[in-house]
Amino acid sequence: MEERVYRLLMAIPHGRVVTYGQIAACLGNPRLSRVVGNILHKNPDGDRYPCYKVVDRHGCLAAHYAFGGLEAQRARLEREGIAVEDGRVDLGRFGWCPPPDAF
DNA sequence: TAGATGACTCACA
DNA sequence: ATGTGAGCCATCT
Repeated sequence: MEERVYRLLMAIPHGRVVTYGQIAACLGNPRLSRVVGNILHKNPDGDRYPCYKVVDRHGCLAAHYAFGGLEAQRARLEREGIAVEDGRVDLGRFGWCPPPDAF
């Protein structure tokens, strides 16, 4: 399970973000959104996976981001060309729909 | 093995 | 629009 999340993270296209719900849905159960958050929180390899590309369903950046805070997350997102406004991103433009049957 | 936890989400006032 | 309360379920203790 955990591994599937990580693989999905690495499959996120450059310059795109995904929501917890989408990851959860891709895993087979939309209600796993919370679990997804848990896994990222306990992520042992913070610099290894693009966990900063994961936002909640409103596009809000993780409030409890563990690596450098919102600033660091925002910086990484913008570095990929993702506009971060008021602590959030425009899911309509930068959101990514994961392949439903992948992973 | 059982209980607690939470980077979520939804419904309702 | 904002705040509160309740489900959800893989991990961690």
